[in-house]
Amino acid sequence: MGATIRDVAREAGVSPATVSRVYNDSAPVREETRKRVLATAKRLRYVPNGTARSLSINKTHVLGFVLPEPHREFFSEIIRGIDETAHQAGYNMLVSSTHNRLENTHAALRVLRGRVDGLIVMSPHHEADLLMESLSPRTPVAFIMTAVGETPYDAFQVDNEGGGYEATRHLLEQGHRRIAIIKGPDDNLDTRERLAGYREALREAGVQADPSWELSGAFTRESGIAAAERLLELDPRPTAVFAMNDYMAFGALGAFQMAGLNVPGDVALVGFDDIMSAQYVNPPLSSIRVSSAELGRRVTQRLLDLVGRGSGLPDDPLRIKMATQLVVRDSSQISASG
Amino acid sequence: MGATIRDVAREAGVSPATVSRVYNDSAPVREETRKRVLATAKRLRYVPNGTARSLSINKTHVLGFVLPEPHREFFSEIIRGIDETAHQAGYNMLVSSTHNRLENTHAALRVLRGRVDGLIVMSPHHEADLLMESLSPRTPVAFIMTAVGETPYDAFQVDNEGGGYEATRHLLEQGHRRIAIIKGPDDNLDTRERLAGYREALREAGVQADPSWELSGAFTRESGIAAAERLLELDPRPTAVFAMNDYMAFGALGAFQMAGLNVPGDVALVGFDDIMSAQYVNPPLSSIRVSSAELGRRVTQRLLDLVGRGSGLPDDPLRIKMATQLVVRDSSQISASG
DNA sequence: TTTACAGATGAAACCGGTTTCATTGCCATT
DNA sequence: AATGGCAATGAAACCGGTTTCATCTGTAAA
Repeated sequence: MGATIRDVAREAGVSPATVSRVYNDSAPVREETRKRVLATAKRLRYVPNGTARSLSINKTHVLGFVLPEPHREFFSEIIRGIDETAHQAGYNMLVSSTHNRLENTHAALRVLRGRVDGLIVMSPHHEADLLMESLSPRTPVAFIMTAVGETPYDAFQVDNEGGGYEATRHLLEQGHRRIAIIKGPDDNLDTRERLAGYREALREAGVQADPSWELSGAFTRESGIAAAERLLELDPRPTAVFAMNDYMAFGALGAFQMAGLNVPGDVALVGFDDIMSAQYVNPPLSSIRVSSAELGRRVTQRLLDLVGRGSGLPDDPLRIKMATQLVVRDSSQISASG
Repeated sequence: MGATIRDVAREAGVSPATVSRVYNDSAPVREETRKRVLATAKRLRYVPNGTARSLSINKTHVLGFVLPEPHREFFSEIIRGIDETAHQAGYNMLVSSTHNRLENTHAALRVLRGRVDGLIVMSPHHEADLLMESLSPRTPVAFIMTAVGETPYDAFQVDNEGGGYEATRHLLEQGHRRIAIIKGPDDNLDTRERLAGYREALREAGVQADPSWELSGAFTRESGIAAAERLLELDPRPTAVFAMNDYMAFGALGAFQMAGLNVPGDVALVGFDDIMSAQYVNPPLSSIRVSSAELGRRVTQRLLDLVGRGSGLPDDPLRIKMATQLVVRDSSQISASG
């Protein structure tokens, strides 16, 4: 075993209380005593046990973060914002991934209970009220990109509908009328919202939406390829495609070029997320930028506020929508076609 | 306050011990009693306090991960491997970032002490023995990409020297003799090792290394641009460039093209890390692939072994070097030049 | 000189679980 | 009927910190 506070106290000829005071500056300690305690601690290689301390002061200085997968570029940008903000406030981050499985999410929440001062949950496939039973009423929670409905939790979302609208509107403005869309999984909140934006833009422009142009994907490059291949068989073929994320757009781009089509000459393409690679592909991909790091910062800031306030649920739950921004590059501009 | 085990015990008319047994299946409990306890717990919205449990059983089921930044693509691939493996074993991941600051690393290690069952530390700028004083001798530790010297800890590295050698060798084989290199920060372990590989390949080929062709960068796109601009002023100009990571290679690529040079016709280019974007840039970037996720998996597996064994330090510290793989794309093949 | 109060410290309770050990009751065996 | 053994449960100690409260000492104020 490592040395405990009692070992140090005994060896230094003081009480555990005094050792604690030395480590926390929580009360005056005679300079000579302090030195003796620290010397003894060093000799015994004593380091306070964080778990015991947490239990005692009922505070962990840890924020929990439950998300589908930690490594996707988009998520990892959010992590960056969270980490930055949490770190500044002296908090650490306990990350748990769920792979979009409801039971994993429940398990993760239960594991985190009592280990974290606050919780950030990203659950794009499952609604917040399904998770309530695994949430402690005492631990503040903020949701990201999750359907919170009327639940009394803070919610931070990307303005997916606005983004979908912007992307489609941009294609319409380029003169396109036959605009296909490559969707994510149908039960995904982002999918539903971006789709709504797409349809709204079409409706507003007086273009009839055609269900056969709404293809399902899985947010992966492969599913983008598959969707593009199905699009190639349509007659008439769409002249523009809006992919609900950049990975699928990359897949579609490759498939179109493989089939001898010119992008944007034969088919214009817009993605979503504006991940780093978007600017490097050929042609550079137009996309919808989301301030993910900023989202992470804001949600963390809010959570830290709640934690500091000591109240579990906010009096007045937030409903934040982060605006998106259209980034036009060559993949959607006929003028820049080659 | 949330309900505690004693609240549940009192309400259900049993002892805390019995409630504990119900939750842990650690001893037989009469079916009727079990039901009563669970019903009471549900009514009181009782959930066991993880911190208290950890303190009691002296196990947290958490692995700590200390790394420079959580969001870089390369790191996030490692996180993926760690997360995957840890998750399968029922462990969670406590992440702390240091931004390569020694004092942050010390702080992170101290915060994690007693909160984690095992520790993975990535500290490319600072050697392991500088960190020993903040490491508990009881908590197993594995280092990634850190100079461990003779310290008794497990070490997992990328075979940077081999990768640098491979990249340079490839350029030599394409007939290049004037091969420049864009380095990372000079105090970085990866930098030093990759540089050694580069020099070794040159030496072996009988090419005199020229210090003015070894440019310092910072692993960022911007530093790649700056380095390329300096290279453009050299006379004679190098015909090939090895950038120590892909971000810098992207920067250099842009700078070369901006200056009207053809890649690979006028100057061949090889990067390092093979991040996703490498295949999408124009021309696609040759790079050195590192099995980062695999690295994450292996280090985690080893750590879990140590944790399971209950011993702090390994009897026989590992020194693992993960092999790299050259991925040749158009940026370095004259035959494919356009 | 007595009083008052601040500084320094220790004893013990507490945080919320787990676990050992003892006790009780019941059934099977001899 | 006496004995042995197992199932079910509770009391209390324990994990390693923090904190309240009490005590003691020394010095400044009355």
